[in-house]
Amino acid sequence: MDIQRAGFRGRHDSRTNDSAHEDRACARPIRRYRMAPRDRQPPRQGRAVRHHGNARRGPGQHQKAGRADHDRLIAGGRGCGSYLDCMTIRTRFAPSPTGYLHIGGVRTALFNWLLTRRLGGQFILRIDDTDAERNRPEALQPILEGFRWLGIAWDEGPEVGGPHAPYFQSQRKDLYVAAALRLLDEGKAYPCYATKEELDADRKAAERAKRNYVHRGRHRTTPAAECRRLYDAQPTVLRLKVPEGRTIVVDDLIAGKVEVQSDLVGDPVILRADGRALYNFATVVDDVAMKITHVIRAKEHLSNTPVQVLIYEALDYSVPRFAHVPVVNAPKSKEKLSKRKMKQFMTDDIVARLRAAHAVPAEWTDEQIKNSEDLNPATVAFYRTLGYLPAALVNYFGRLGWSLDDKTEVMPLETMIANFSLERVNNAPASFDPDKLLWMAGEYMKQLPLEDKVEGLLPFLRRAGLIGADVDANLRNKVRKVALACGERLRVFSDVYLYASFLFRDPVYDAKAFDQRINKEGMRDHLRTFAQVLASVTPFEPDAIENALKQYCEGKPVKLGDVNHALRVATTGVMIGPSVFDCLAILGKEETLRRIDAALARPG
RNA sequence: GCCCCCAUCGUCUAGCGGCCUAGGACAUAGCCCUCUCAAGGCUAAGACAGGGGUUCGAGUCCCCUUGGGGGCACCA
Repeated sequence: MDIQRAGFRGRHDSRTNDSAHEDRACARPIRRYRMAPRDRQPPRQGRAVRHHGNARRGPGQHQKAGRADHDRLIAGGRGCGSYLDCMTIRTRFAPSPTGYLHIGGVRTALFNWLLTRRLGGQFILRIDDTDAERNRPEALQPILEGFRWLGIAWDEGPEVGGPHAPYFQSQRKDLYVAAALRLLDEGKAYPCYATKEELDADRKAAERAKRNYVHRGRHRTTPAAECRRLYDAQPTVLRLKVPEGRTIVVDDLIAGKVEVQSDLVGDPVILRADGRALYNFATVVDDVAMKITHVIRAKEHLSNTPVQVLIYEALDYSVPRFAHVPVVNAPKSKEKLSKRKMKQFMTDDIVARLRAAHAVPAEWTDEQIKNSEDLNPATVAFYRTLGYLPAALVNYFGRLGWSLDDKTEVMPLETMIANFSLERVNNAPASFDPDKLLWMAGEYMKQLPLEDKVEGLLPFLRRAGLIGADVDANLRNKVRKVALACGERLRVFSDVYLYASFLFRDPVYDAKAFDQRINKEGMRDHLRTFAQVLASVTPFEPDAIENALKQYCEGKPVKLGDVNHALRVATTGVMIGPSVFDCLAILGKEETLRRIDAALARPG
C-alpha cells in the first residue's frame, strides 16, 4: 500500500487484485492511473473516458478499511519508488498574505489538516508572497492568528520553522532560478523575447479565428546551448516547452480523472526577466522541495494542474496526488463566496454588537463598519469578534462539502479526524449558510462547561464596559448566575449584550414596551404595592420571588403574566431576556426596588 | 470564442442498480410547553434540472440539452 492512495479509500481497494496492487505501488502517479483496474475492465457500452472521482463507500466497512490502510501505511515502507511512496502524508496550505483569513480558505486548509491528523502526517503552512506588491509582513498575522484560534496547528511554516525553511516564497527565489536554468540547459525551457503587444495581437487573432490561443515561442526549436547563450546575453522570460500531441492526465482524488490535450496548452512563462518565478512554477518547485505528497487546494486551481504536471515531468519529479476541493459559494447563491457578497449580513444588530464589543473605532459610522475589510462576514475574524466558539466553526466548515454519514451534524473533533477522507468530499460547490453556522455555534455553547462560559463571557462584558478590569469572586459569581440565567439563549458570546446588558447597567427603557406594559390601567399601582411585598422577601432568590408574586396575584383581578411583564420592563427596560425572577435575584433586592421606583417616576 | 468541471428539498447533505413511498440537519409554518425572548417536544410543507438510452429494474451507469462554475496571464 502506498501513501498516495491514502486519502482515497474504497472503490479501488475493493476491486483491485493483489498483483495489480503491487504494480501500482511504485509507479509514478501519472503512469499509475493508466494501470488502474477500472480502466482494464471491459468497457461497458457507451462508457466515457472520464469517470467520477467521488466514489462512495458504505459508512461501516470502509471506515475500517481506512484504518487498515493507515496502519499499513505507517508500518510498511516496502517498495518505495520516490519520497512520495515512502513518507508519511504531507499537505500544505499556501495563502497569500492578504491581511485576513477567508472562510473559504479555512475550509480548504481544514481538509488538508484533517487528513494529516488522521494519517499521522504533517501539515505545512507556506506563504505564497511572490507578488511583491501584496507582500506586507503585517498582513500575515491575521492569518496566523485565525488558524491558531481555530486550533489548526501547522507542523512547519512561519514562526514554527521546519526542515524545509524558509516557508516564504519571497525568500526562495534562488531555488526557482536554479530550477528554471536547469530546464533551460536541458532544452526543456527557452527564452522568449515576444513583447506583450505581439502576444496580445496573436491572442486577438486567435479569438477572431475562433481558435484556442496557444503560444509557441520562436526559440522552441533553438538548441539548448544557443538558448542559454541568448539568455545570458539578454535575460528575458523563460517559457516551458509544452510537448506536442500529449494527453495530460490529472488523476484527481475529488474531481476524478481529467484529461487535457497538450496542444491546447500554451508554453507557460516560468520565470520573469527579473528572475521572479510565476505561481505555477514556484508552487511545483516548493511542493517538491517540501516533499508534499497531497496537494489539496481549491477547485479554481484544477485548470492550472496540467501545466504543473508538465513542470513536474520536465523537472523529473514525481507528481503528488491532487485533490481539488469545490469552491464555497455565497449563501443561497451559485457564486463564489466573496466579501462583497457577504456585506448583506452586516445587519444593524451585528453593527451594534461590533460597537458594543469595541471591535471598531468609536467614530466609525455604520456604513464604515459595514464596509470594514477586516470584519467582513467572509473572514474568520468576524466570527471570533462576535463570540462564536472556534470548535463550532471547525465543525461547520468540516461539514461543508464533507459528510460523515447520513445524519451526523455535530461531532467532536476527534470523530472528524478519525473519519475524514477525501472520497467523501463532495465534488460540487457548497453554499455557506450563516444560519446553520449560528445553530451549530449554539450547539457548542450548550455543551460548554459553565466555568468556560463565564471565562468566555468576561472579555465581552469587559470590552463593552459592562464590567471593569478587576474581576473579584463576587463579580465572577454574578457572571456565573447570568450565564445560568441566559441558559440556551446564548449561542455566541455577544448574545450576552442582547439578553443581559441590563443586569450590569441601568435599564434603557424601550418606549413601546414601557407604554404597553406599565402604562396600563392599574399597573403602576400593582408595581408600587408589589414592590413593598418584594421588600420583605427573604431570601431574595428566584423561587421566593416567584412565590411572592403568585401570592400577590391570588384573588386579585390581575393576571400574573401582566404583573410579570410590567416587572420585567420596569427592571430591565425591555421585553426580552431571561426569567424575570432570575433577573431580579441577580440584581438584588435593593437594586430591584430602586429600578421599580425609577420606572414609576417616569412620566406616563 | 475555445477548453475543463459540476447538477438530490430554499441551504448543507445521505444515496456507489432493487433496502427510496428518496433519509437526516439548518431555515420556514403550525401546535404543545411557557412570565417575555430563546430552548425543547410534536407535526407539516419541501428535491432527484429536462430529454433520450443501457437494464427485468435508474436518483444511482451512458449520451444530449439546459443551467451554473472555473480557466484560457510576465495574478496567486
